[in-house]
Amino acid sequence: MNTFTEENYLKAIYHLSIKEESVSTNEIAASLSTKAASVTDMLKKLAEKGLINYTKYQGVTLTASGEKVALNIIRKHRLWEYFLVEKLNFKWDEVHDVAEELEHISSKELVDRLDDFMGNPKYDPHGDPIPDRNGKFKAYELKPVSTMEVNHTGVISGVREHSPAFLQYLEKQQLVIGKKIKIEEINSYDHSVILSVEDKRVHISREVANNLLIAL
Amino acid sequence: MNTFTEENYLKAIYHLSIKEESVSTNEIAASLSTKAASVTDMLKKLAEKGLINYTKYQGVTLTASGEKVALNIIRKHRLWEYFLVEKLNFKWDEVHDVAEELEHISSKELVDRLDDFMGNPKYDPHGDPIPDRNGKFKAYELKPVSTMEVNHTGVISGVREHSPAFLQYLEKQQLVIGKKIKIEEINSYDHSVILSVEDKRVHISREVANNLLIAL
DNA sequence: TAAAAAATTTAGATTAGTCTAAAAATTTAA
DNA sequence: TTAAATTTTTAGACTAATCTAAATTTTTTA
Ligand SMILES: [Mn+2]
Ligand SMILES: [Mn+2]
Ligand SMILES: [Mn+2]
Ligand SMILES: [Mn+2]
Repeated sequence: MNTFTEENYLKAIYHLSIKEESVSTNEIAASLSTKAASVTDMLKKLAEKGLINYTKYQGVTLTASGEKVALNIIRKHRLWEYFLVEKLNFKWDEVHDVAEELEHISSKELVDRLDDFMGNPKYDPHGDPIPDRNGKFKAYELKPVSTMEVNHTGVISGVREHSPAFLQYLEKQQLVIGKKIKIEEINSYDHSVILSVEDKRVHISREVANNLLIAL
Repeated sequence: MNTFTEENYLKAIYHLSIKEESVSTNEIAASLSTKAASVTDMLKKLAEKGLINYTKYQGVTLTASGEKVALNIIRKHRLWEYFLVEKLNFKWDEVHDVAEELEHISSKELVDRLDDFMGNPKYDPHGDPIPDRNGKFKAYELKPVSTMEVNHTGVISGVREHSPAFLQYLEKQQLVIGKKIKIEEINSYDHSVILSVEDKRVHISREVANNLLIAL
């Protein structure tokens, strides 16, 4: 149907489309660690196949059909991540690269049965929503810890960054999905935050507070 | 490490090596549904990488390193088949094609954890042995039903053919792995066999009797 | 044991995906 | 509002895997 590479392009365009209407060649190249010239070639091919809307020099958007393909890859990626964490005891920082491979396994039957086997989970280990077999999903409404005020509480429900380094750091501080936190102090000089998780006080930088998300 | 295609060649050579010492270009081409000219090219590459022993016009054998790669692919193939049948309720005739894709997922960690998750099974859904993480395995000692005599009994433990059509046929007759059978009659004209499984009499052709295997 | 047949390899193309370097278009900013 | 900077596309090449057709080697067989 679509090649491994085409699927990766569609997924990248989908993710980049969340921030802006139209996605540029250079952004795609950066996101896939490839060169702009290669991207241009692929954009022509994807447009040819009716998966993207592409006008020279104007950037691209996904067509309905392209979005459907992208969402299916994302569904598979997140379901496999859930499987790896919940059934095979992987840590949340170890699953992304394996899921990058597994997401390209084509069998629809496999994904749907896997989904059922796990009880049709709605969110992956990082708090990202898992599209159902029709591509429908509901994202949590989230805000970064950095926007909270002193004495407010919230439940950790997502992350804005998925690097193993960041996830490992969070885990070490017990700042994982589902934990309830309370803002104890905000340092007005560097915007770092002291919060409490399970009666322990943790001091996090502004950057961390920006990338750690709380359910509204 | 090795490409998807290289892995498929090594696996094909491994399977063909069971019947003969040295494997020919044409046999590989037939087994992979490709052309002899393509095979020759790939053999040069695999020899270059030290994965096969290849002398022009003389056929090939796997090196120790090539065999190790092949066994790892086979390990993954069979473990995934076991997973699909035991955990996701696939039928034994539905798993092969999906496993052909899954066997190329590279993560060693994934396979080993999957192995543990399922309790380190020794045989796949078709009775084929699953190599352990060191590539060691023990095949059942098997003989075809066609070599059995009247009134002898045995336990179905493997198949010589893996086509969905054959497997579906067997399933319909209740002739599945683990079932005990007894030879009731052998038709000396066409070598067809009447046997009993769980008090039911089943009439199978010589061809089926040849491809259905009993533990010694 | 020399033709004929079969198997295998080589030669030359093709396709997907990638790259660098150069050209063209767009955006920015003086 | 034109020149400079940036972005994007084109041109031309390369690699992996494949193919067909032709050449070569091995095997068969008469
Ligand atoms: Mn991921
Ligand atoms: Mn995730
Ligand atoms: Mn199989
Ligand atoms: Mn099998």
